[in-house]
Amino acid sequence: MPPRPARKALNAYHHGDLRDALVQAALHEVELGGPEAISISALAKKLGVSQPAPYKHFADRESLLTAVTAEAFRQFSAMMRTAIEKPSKQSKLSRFAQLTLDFGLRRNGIYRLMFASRTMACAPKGSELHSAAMETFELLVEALEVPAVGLLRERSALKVWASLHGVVMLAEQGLLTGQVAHVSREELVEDIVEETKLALSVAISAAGKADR
Amino acid sequence: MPPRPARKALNAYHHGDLRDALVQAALHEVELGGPEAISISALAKKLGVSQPAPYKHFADRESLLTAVTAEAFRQFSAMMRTAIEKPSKQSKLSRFAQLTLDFGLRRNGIYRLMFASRTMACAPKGSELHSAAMETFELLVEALEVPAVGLLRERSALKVWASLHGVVMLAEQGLLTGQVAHVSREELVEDIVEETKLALSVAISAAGKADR
DNA sequence: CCGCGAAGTTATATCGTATTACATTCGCGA
DNA sequence: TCGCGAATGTAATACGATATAACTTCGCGG
Repeated sequence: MPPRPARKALNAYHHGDLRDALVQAALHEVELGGPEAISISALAKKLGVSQPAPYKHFADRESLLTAVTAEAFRQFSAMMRTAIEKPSKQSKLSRFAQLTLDFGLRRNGIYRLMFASRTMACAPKGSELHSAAMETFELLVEALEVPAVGLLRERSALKVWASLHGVVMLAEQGLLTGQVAHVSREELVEDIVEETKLALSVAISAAGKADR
Repeated sequence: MPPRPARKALNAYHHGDLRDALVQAALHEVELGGPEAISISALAKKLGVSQPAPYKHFADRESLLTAVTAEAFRQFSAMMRTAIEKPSKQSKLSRFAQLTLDFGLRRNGIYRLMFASRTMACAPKGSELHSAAMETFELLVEALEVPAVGLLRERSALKVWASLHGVVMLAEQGLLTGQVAHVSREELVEDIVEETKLALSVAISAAGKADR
């Protein structure tokens, strides 16, 4: 479902695809300075249109942020899917985890927009945004590579996600660099991954025993 | 070390303790609307002083946010210390965890200011703010109630902290309420606590064996 | 070919931050 | 106790960002 046909520039007067250009430019800004770095007027100037032009495409600043967040989730999901499906020596979960950490630190403005902004917090349950986030969660569940055991799988996925998210956030906040610098982020993440796998296998074997 | 003598109102012209009043009022605003809800001019109006008055006490908005964050850490630490030291049936770690979850959800604006804002991310390593955060971390380490085993203890503390933080953030973002609503936040947290205790005891006994 | 709607424009209102210059009051030392 | 400087407040103002209103340009379907 291509949301927009991506028209070309029509002429000097009409930009042609301002909406998409705004989202892309905003994404770039967010990457550097976080969600609060987005300024409608600055974007308009950068794209060579008048200051109120963006309001033809987005009702307000918040609305633009929502669109940018959705795009960010699409990019994130695409990256993760590629990483998961590519054969590798590492487990899917491990790749997912390390890639999340990497994304969270390198593109931390965008990460914050996705997982720590009011934009997301205010997204209603059925919204495009919420669904996009849930799709990402599904990728993680998939990366767990365990047969369908319902609640157990979901619970494990939630715990890994929470842990990962926590590590990323704390690292971004500079709270992992204190006296604990000798524990590297990557080690910590790998640790979480292994612990999760262990806990899962134990739980699964226990469930199997209960079946008999 | 009382940072300020908390003077009383002197007269109609001088407020008397505007700095502190600003911090308190700001804290209240943040609690409702998050860090971005703070407006210098709104606070000034609410406190009945002229709009530029706050700038006598804080160089800029960011500076006020920093002070507010520091105050938030003080309150948080005080609450945690009380909770930890009070005797109870539950373990210290469990109380710490559940209280963190509760704080993170009830006063989520403040929580975000403390653990997910650029204010914190930009705090230099030796700053008052960074130290305050580290003190909070020390409380968690204390709550673990394990003898000094150095790296292991720190690593465990980091993992619990990250997990807890992750759960709070994801819950705030509405990402724990989807198809996984049957797993309550409290259960999840208790699960994390138990898992941590288990992992710790295993690791400690292993370390003890290695000593022999 | 005409007119409607989408997408831009200029002009303007409003608000929040921040600075500058000025006024008032506190408190301290002569 | 007088008076002076520092602290703390005010008024006036510049600036930048959001947002709206009213007007213009252009593609497209009848």
